[in-house]
Amino acid sequence: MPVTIKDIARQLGISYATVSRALNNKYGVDPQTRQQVLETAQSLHYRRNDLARGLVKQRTATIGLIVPDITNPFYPEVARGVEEAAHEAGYSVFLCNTAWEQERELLYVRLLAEKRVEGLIIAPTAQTAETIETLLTGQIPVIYVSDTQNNLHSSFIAIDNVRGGYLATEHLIQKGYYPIAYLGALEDSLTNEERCTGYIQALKQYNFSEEPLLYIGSYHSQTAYQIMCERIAESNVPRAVFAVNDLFALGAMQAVREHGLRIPQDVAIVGFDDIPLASFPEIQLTTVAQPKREMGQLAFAMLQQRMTSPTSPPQRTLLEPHLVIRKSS
Amino acid sequence: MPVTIKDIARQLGISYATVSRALNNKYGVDPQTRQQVLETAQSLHYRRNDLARGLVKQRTATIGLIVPDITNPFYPEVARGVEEAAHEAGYSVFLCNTAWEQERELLYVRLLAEKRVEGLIIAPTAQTAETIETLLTGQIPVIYVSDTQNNLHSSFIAIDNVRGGYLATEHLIQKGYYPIAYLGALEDSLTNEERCTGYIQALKQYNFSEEPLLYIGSYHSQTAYQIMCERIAESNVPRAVFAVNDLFALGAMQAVREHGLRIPQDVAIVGFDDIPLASFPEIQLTTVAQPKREMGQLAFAMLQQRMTSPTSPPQRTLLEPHLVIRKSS
DNA sequence: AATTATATTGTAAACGTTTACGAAAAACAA
DNA sequence: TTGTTTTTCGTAAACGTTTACAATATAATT
Repeated sequence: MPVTIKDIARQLGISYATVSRALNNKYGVDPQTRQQVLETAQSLHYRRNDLARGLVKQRTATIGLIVPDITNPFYPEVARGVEEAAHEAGYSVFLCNTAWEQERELLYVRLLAEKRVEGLIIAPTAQTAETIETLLTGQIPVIYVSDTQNNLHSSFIAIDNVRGGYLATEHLIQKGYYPIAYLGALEDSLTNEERCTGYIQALKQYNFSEEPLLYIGSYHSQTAYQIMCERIAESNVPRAVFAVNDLFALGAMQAVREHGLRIPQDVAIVGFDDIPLASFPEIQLTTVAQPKREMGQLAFAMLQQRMTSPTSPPQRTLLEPHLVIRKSS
Repeated sequence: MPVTIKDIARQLGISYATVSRALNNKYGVDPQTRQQVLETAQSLHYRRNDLARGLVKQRTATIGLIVPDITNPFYPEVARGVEEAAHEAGYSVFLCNTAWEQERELLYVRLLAEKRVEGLIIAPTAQTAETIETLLTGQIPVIYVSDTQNNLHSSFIAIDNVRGGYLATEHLIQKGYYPIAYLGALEDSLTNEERCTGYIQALKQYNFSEEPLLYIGSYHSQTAYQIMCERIAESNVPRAVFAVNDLFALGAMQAVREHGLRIPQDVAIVGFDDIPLASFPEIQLTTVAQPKREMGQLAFAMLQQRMTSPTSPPQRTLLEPHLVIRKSS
């Protein structure tokens, strides 16, 4: 029912090939007919059908971006980075949210592949690269962001999570806090694992022989809060906690403060990500910063590189983390 | 280059129509051939081309969602709502960020129309419905979310912003705070205008004859902070401020606290939206709550209704706002 | 005026599906 | 057996573009 290129052609009594040429202002069409085409296109409210166009051109100028949780301020930030760079380069982006469900992540990969996106940027929920790669069989280039995927043949851009975890923990150690707990999430998230590894490394490095204190829950917004509440209830509160991300840190903060304990006098807290709120006056969360927006931009740049020359070797960028010390520690 | 339905047909020595039927498990294909088709599809890593499919079926099972700022925690929340509902109904969603630029909003509308999305949900940056409607000429149903667009023939779901502004201001008045400033953004945002109207109405209602105190800046993340800093610098601080949204309120809070003033003893603050952080212990922001997730879900439900019966009259839902009183006032 | 070069247009195939319609084959009934 | 119904499959058109190639019209050259 919508108006097509043929309607314009019919109205003007010319062939639709000419209309197509005029619309894409190609070389070799009379300026006058072009003008006419443009005008009647306007008056008929013509809107090009990108499905048809994509089909013949074998291009969609579209990429997919898959994130685990758009509600975590970290991701919108990198999303904006990606989106800006993509837009700059004439691409539009499909943004998908997996809600930390692996199954959904794979579903979206399939879906986006079927929509013929030209590239994919994924902030994975878990170690799922293997599955994704076999799913795509190299048809569509992928960049993993904020996760190394431990995978030798995939491209990624991420921060050195192990080092970040190490820095955070070292800082707490040097401040003299003890014991230090690690507040994290499901083990199948590589990010979580790595940060935890950094934590353990630091403990080892500074000769703490005791077992590391691992508080592990699901990646739900309330988990950190609940876990800390439980610990407080059983008056089993660690002197400091290093949280896998700022949202967890804030959850812990909330629990601690609601129970009348003070930060950092009673409990010190450090997070990871440096979301905008971390610097807020009454929060002042010490945290490991990530250049979120830039990571997004870079991810797109890397993807573009792989889209234009798919045979080039995978690129792997590991950024150096940077500890921002504030009042919470 | 990617494998098509014909490759499967060729390999099995059958026609590609049969392959199509098998793949879409339609009635009337031998179970055995179907099995074979499925198997070779798998082994060849076949992936259906949704461009071609959409072209012939005249359906894409895709909608567009346009928001002004994915970085403002309000929007991810409604985005999740629509995404969930859409996913439930078998639709995928294109999420686009306009960065509060009207031009970009229109660009995305065009782009999405060209991609043949079946519906559009827009959280508009301004009073742009008129333009959008003429752009789309009724080809694609649109639901405006969180903004009434003042427009008699468009569908929307929003909160009663005037009433919300009124409630917030009334609350501050009844607490005895005076003077009360309104901290808002560009005037071409209807949301902003309406909340401001509510503010003024409340002042009138309670017989404040003075001019309303309007602090207006751009929709940038730092504006609220800067405006308040200036006021403080010139020691011209209002007793209370009602901010157009929680992000602005937080910016004001930050400025106030950084200058050693206390909330609410020196300056009372109320916001709008009730983003997750508003309830945080050391923030405790009084605010006008919006059912964000639900608004998203409802928006999709409304859209679906309009997609299935495009001739039905536009739907207009105005939700009742609800004041959440916390310690900031 | 005839010839050649150039600018403009039309024809038709292609992109990868779905699907109406008819043909063939298989199953059933007589 | 033959006829009839049912199941399975193939042919071809359609979706709305782009584009190589051929055809025509126009302009330039001699």
